[in-house]
Amino acid sequence: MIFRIDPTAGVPLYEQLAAQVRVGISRGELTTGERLPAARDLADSLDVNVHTVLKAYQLLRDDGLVELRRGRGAVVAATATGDTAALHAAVRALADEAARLGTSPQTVISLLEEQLR
Amino acid sequence: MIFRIDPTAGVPLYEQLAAQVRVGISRGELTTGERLPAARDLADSLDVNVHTVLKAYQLLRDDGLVELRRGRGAVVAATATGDTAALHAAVRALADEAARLGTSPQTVISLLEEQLR
DNA sequence: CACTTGTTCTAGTAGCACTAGAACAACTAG
DNA sequence: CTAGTTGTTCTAGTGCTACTAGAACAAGTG
Repeated sequence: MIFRIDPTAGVPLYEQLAAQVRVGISRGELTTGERLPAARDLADSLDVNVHTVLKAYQLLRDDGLVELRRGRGAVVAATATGDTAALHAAVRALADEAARLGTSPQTVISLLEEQLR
Repeated sequence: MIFRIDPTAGVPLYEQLAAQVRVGISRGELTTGERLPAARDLADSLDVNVHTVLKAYQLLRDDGLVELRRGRGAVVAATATGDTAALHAAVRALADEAARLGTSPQTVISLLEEQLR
């Protein structure tokens, strides 16, 4: 899996990393048992501090998405169950509808957050 | 319109305010020409600094959602056009699907953000 | 004219994100 | 068993953002 971060995004780097793993798992690009890069390696290749990567991994552990063990690294714990196809279709449908109406991304996201609450 | 903020939410107060106005407009609870509370008043009732409220209003102005004029205050500029019913239905459909699969809110939001990019 | 309300400016405080380095503990592989 | 890997924990420092506070000002309202 390829990780990309944008230091100017305004979103914390560790949040960006965690988000990419969440999306990867949901899309099936990351499967149960698969190993994420060692924190030190990933930090090096992204030119970021180790602690930043570790914070992302710990967020994912708190969500139950990965397991962390010394010597073994970060391993994907939960793979998306059920048909994620419907979920992704719903995501696409919403994005399409928003584009059709010209609704700003921020508004759409706020509406979704409100609904998920 | 009733405004609520949560200082412990981790999200900036001015973002919370702006988000509520965006949602209100999209839902038709705020209509074109309607006036938002004066920044000083809203700041008082929320026990927040005036500058915080004004920052929210300025964000909304940058999005073209409200107009700001001295002496008159913040007025809703653009009302949602087209059938927002379909948009809100799509939002509900996505939230339902996520709940059915047990997908975390953060994952759903990340998926949507990715799709909106 | 008095009043309302956004605009702009200065200034200070608190917390978070990120970096840096080090020592340590658990696990893996040879 | 030994050496290497990798997460865990701790301390510490820097920079930026959010928020607060107070004041003077400008444009519009009634």
